[in-house]
Amino acid sequence: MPHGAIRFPFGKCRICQDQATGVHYGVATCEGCKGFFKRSTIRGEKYKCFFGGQCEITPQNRNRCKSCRFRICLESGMSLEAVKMGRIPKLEKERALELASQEGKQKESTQNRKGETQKKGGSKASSGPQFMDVFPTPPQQQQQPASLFGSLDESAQHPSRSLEGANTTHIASEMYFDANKPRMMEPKQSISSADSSTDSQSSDYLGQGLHSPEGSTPWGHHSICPAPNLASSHGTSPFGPSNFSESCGIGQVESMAISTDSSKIKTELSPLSDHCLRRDSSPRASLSPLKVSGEGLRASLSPQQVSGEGLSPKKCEAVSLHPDSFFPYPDHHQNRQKEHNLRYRSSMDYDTDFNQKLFSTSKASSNSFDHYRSDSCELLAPSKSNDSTIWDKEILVKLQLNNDSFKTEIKTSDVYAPVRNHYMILCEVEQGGMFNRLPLYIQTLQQLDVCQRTGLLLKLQETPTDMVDKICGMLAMEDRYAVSKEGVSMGKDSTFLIQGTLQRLKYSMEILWKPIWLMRQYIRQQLSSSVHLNYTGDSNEDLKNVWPQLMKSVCFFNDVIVGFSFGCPGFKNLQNELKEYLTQRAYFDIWILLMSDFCVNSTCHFLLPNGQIYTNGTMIKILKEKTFLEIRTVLERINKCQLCDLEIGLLCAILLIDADDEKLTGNTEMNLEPLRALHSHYLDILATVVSKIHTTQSTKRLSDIFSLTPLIKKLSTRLQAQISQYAIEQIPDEDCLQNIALKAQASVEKEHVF
DNA sequence: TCGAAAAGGTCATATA
DNA sequence: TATATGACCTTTTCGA
Repeated sequence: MPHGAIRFPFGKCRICQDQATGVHYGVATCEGCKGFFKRSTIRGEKYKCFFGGQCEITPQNRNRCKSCRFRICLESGMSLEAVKMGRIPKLEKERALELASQEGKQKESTQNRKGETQKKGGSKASSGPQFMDVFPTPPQQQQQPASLFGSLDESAQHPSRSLEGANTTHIASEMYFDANKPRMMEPKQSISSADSSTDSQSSDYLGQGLHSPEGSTPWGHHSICPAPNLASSHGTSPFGPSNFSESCGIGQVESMAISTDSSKIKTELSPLSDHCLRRDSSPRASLSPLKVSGEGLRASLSPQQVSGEGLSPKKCEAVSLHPDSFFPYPDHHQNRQKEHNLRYRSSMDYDTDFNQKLFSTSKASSNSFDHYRSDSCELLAPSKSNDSTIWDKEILVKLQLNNDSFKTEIKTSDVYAPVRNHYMILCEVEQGGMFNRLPLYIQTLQQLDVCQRTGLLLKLQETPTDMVDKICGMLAMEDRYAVSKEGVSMGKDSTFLIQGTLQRLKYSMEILWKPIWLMRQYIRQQLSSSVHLNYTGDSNEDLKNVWPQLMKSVCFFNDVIVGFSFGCPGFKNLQNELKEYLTQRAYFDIWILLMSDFCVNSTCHFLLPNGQIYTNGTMIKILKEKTFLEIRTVLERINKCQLCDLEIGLLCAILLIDADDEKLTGNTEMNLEPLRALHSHYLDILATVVSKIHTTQSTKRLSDIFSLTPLIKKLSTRLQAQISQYAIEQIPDEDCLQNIALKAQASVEKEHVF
């Protein structure tokens, strides 16, 4: 084309929104999509989508899913038969140029007006809707038929026709393509309505009181779920101090309060930085600072201890640990803890100062640990790097996420003080255990969520309505991405959507990982400790104690899983019944994924939150050999995939919100569309994360990950069925628990006979 | 016949 | 090392 000649304004590529270079095979596309369509057609290739068949194709991800790219090509009307050679008729070209020119002027004046308004107002509040005006919605989201130059013109079907009669406004908006222009998803729901809906749902949920908590356990409702009943027997439990259920409640929130303080995460405690258990040889494995309270926490393992040579297998059956060790309490909670211990001291040898002991021992043994790194065992030492969290800098850079973007200027203690008080009050008023407090716990999570992202301090005195208004206002002003993308209507991703979700997921995953991280520390600590330990779990007498502990652990894991679920962006906007069902269903799915790290050299270290560690022998007695072998196989398969913490967390989320379930699809009252959209969104995020973290073999890695899901689901179902056999229909007092233990024992003996 | 526009070809680069 | 991608180039087609 001669210099100065005016080229037809083709706008954006109908397939991927990149800049279109012309009309190729009947549709305005970029060079890439043109070439892709040609190659695909000539070779007659057949593609398959691994992400649900609804991938959005962008210039960044267009090579990720050939199937959806080709599908969109066809849907847009690309065809070898639609070829139109030669010049675009003069009249047609003139009209198009004129429209483009008008649109350019309109945009300019609109932007000027906006600039003036912003200067006058000087408020950030106007950034939301106006942002949307400036950047037109891509045609795919407008659900309009594909066309040659614009979404609505008939030229797609009839390329030789003129543009006359086409939708002027739309074509005009598509005439120019600005490569630097950010692409925004237009919220299908207004900000206020979306959030109001969320909160009204939440209110309903909260209003349901006890209905939801019990339902959120793998045992379903309370009639057959020992955990809630156990929790509600708080204070009179035969298992000693009532602080266990308390620890589930307060401790969880406290752990969040600490883990979500980004400054502390980086400088004091990095629960998510623990790559040392990963079987991965990727660079992530070298990133792990473990600093606790300013002192380096370094567990110490000798090679013999690590490989198990220094420990009798029997001795590894079970080790006791106080639950506090998983939740660093503030002083006032420790005082409360001590009070409870005095009142309810039981035969369980709890140590309220365990944390201090743990950390001081760690400190003392740090030297030997620093130098040790074993290839023979996965319980590896963390490195000295200071930059690691699960979201270590390297990953953040790859994901283009800014680690500092959620930092708040408000002192963390100020932000979380109300939450602590909240729980103090709850504990004073009612000692009903975690399950009775779950609705308020969920509410607190939601408050925390806002605190983390906006620095907004929500006061307890505020009425729920005030709170809702404030949340909506803050979200509208400061988190337009999350608001516009996280609504029920979300379904199509974009770079912003993925990044926004990841940012928020970051905090949710800290809830998930922190207790697990502390457990890991404990395992290392115990394996490396020279102090004499009382091991239990092998004899029949010991086995009696296993059941109470197992039931307590239900409460703990349920707490972790519910916290994680509600932190997953998009989850809390789902139907209440759906949320309840999903958290219940995902219990073992997530448990299996969390436990995968503890399967070392064919030995599974099953951890309970009170510090009990059961290895193969005990677990076979509890779960029967067939189930145990299946668990081990699945855990080994998971480990083989060498997933990083982030991938494990995403997989947890994906299993949580999976809509592919007979009970769900068979229930016509449930609206599964938002769930499917959310699931598809998370799949896309996982694909993005995998492709960015594993620059090579990402497709294979994804395929490996997806091959895990049916295995995990199958095992999860088996575990649920098996555990349900031990159903209890009354509040378990001491006698009842003895009966349970006897029942379990009898079951084991019966199996041995056969 | 000119020249705009699309198809087809080429090859450096990215990815598996 | 093989294959896919896409920017750029050449060839072909067709309106003016």
